[in-house]
Amino acid sequence: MLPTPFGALDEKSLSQMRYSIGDHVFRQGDTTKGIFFVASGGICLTRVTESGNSVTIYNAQTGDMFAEASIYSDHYHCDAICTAPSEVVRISKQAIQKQLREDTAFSEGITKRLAVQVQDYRQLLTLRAVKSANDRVLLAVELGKLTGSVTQFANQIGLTKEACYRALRDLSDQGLLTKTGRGRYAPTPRSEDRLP
Amino acid sequence: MLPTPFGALDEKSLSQMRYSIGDHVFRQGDTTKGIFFVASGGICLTRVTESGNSVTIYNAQTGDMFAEASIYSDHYHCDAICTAPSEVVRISKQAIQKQLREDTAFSEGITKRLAVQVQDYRQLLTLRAVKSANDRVLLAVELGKLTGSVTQFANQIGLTKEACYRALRDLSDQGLLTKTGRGRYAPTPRSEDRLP
DNA sequence: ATCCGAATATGATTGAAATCACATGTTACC
DNA sequence: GGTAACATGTGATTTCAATCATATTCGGAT
Repeated sequence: MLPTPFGALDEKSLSQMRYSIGDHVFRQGDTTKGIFFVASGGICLTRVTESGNSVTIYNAQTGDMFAEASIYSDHYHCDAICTAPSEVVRISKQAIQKQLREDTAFSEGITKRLAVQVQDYRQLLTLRAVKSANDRVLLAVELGKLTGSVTQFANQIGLTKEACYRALRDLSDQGLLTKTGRGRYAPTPRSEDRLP
Repeated sequence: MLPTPFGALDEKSLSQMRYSIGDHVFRQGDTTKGIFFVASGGICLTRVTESGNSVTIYNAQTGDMFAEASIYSDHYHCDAICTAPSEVVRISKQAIQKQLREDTAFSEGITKRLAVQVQDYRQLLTLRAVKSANDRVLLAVELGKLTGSVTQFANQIGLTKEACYRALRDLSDQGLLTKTGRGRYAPTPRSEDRLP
């Protein structure tokens, strides 16, 4: 099921797609055809800067939506690349624009979603501002950013994978993180104040 | 005059305020009272992370709005600090919520603004992902981020002022930037292909 | 007019992350 | 089963921005 407020849309405005690892859902510069929902799998949004650097903008996992801002853009400004075998629902741009005009609740839902996205980006910026690799990795893990591979995680938080592995090891040694498996780390539960 | 779609609002929902350098318009954690428009001056939005680092989120100049996403938040999640003697218009949160329910065009305008803000944050993230100080500074200047002081600029793009000054000098030496005055730099106009 | 604080500017040193290099482990596919 | 591709993990070296230090200039306040 699609997240609010997209449940209000007609079935005809949706198209189910399948992607394999490495497939492009869309490319930077493509004309916008709609916004997307990840039914299962993972889609990574990356942008190539003028200098040729590649930046991960967003790592959409199962249940996430992406390219929401494209309703008001003529073309996508990043690449959407499949990182795991994925089922993706495309929601037609025309249908959204029609619904926006006709359905107040739908419109409000969209606005709220965008507001949340703004806050998410702010969080990411806050994270990126942490200079120390160890502090950054710790904060990122605590924020639940380490879902997929460490390589992806490293890219998302703006570190090399090597620096990331080292930070994960250091933090585990310090007891701030607990290694729960190969490439799996979780915050060590803090001893909470409890009533006696 | 307020930017679209805020012209539709009643005069009663606006309050004009004056701030001096260093004044707080609001603080991180304050309950949200509305969103703001900079009639003149400059307001800097900074956020303090758990580790005590301070991040510049946004540098609102004359004609800019800020705290737009606060419509859907109970409290502000950053500090708004005045960086130049400023006249600021506060737009009541209640009035906005009322208008959102009653006026479709207003609602659409708000949504569009948020979509643009999402893109702005993406741009900032892209900028922050550039590792080389020189490349980052060049890109930032080309994006028109160097409006106020170099110190502010440095903070906004995530570099120390020293690194920033050095990059500005290097880029000027390389001819990629032109020094137009003390603390003033502009991109050197590229030789465009012209019809013969 | 001058005193103070902040911004501009640059040089020297240092420290931490990037880079390079490489070993092992895992998965998927022919 | 073999192997290709990629993720995990760590060590050695280099690089480049942060930091420390310091001089100068500018603007505002007294």
